[in-house]
Amino acid sequence: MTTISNSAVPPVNPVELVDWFDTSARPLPWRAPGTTGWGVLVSETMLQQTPVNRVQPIWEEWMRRWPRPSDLAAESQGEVLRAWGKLGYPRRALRLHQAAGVIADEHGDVVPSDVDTLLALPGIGAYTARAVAAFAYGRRAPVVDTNVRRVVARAVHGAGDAGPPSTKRDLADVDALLPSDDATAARMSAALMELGQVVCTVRSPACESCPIAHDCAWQHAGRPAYAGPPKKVQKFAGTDRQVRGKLLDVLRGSTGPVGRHELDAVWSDAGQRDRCLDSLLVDGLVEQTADGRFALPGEH
DNA sequence: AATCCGTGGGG
DNA sequence: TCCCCAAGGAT
Repeated sequence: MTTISNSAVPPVNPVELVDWFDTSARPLPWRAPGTTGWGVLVSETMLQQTPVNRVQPIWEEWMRRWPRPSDLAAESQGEVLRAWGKLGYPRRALRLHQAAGVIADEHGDVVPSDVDTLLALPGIGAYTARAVAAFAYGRRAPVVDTNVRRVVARAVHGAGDAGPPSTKRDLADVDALLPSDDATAARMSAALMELGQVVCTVRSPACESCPIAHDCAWQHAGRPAYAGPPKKVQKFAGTDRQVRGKLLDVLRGSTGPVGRHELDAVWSDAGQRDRCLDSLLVDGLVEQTADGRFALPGEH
């Protein structure tokens, strides 16, 4: 059988993509020249599963308040959770706070540029480690997020969308596309993400304005529909995730500890409510005071 | 590998 | 309205 991935000519031309990125990329604040590794790490963490427009104002505030890792590390967990606001998945804030402490104490208050060192930090996984290495330090690193997976699925494999993720295979796919030199590879990684976000979108891809449409395998195949296994959509209404969110929202909005009765008001199912409060305590997102009330951690 | 972890906007 | 999903990570 013929194998597309082993063809001699790369299916995606780095120069075309980078040129397009240089002229068309959105001027996001964390892309501004002079953004520190810390700024990039904060942005990448906030952007995990959270849209750009919601992240932007919070990121600006964080950079103003905590311009270095040690600044954040010196803050209480509760204050960090409050400043995280409603970005969602607040455990990210806790892990970023922990990572800031490690960076301050063990890395001279400078975010590491080495992928393996980054991977050792809490809350930093395969995506974020490589995004920091590439975007903050100009390293050649295959940055694979949901957008890049879709672009590769279409442009390289001719499929309508990416199948289930497989870190090893996904990394290899993108690694094969990147040119050898660090600067261009890093730029191309950013370009692949941008393309997936603004052009090669899930529902209505703007192929007419795509810089690589002419050598896109999906285009040449007649843009077939996605044929892989059905995507799993997580429920939210009625789940522990919703209840935890409501409980935490009460604590974020309160200046001091709150009694159990105030928390009782957010959810009628007492069993689920108690289970969720317990899990928040276990996760370190909530602490219980000596008199039995509840508060954000480190604020009483 | 599958599941859990928040939140809010758009189709 | 409901359903999908948006720069993932940890277990």
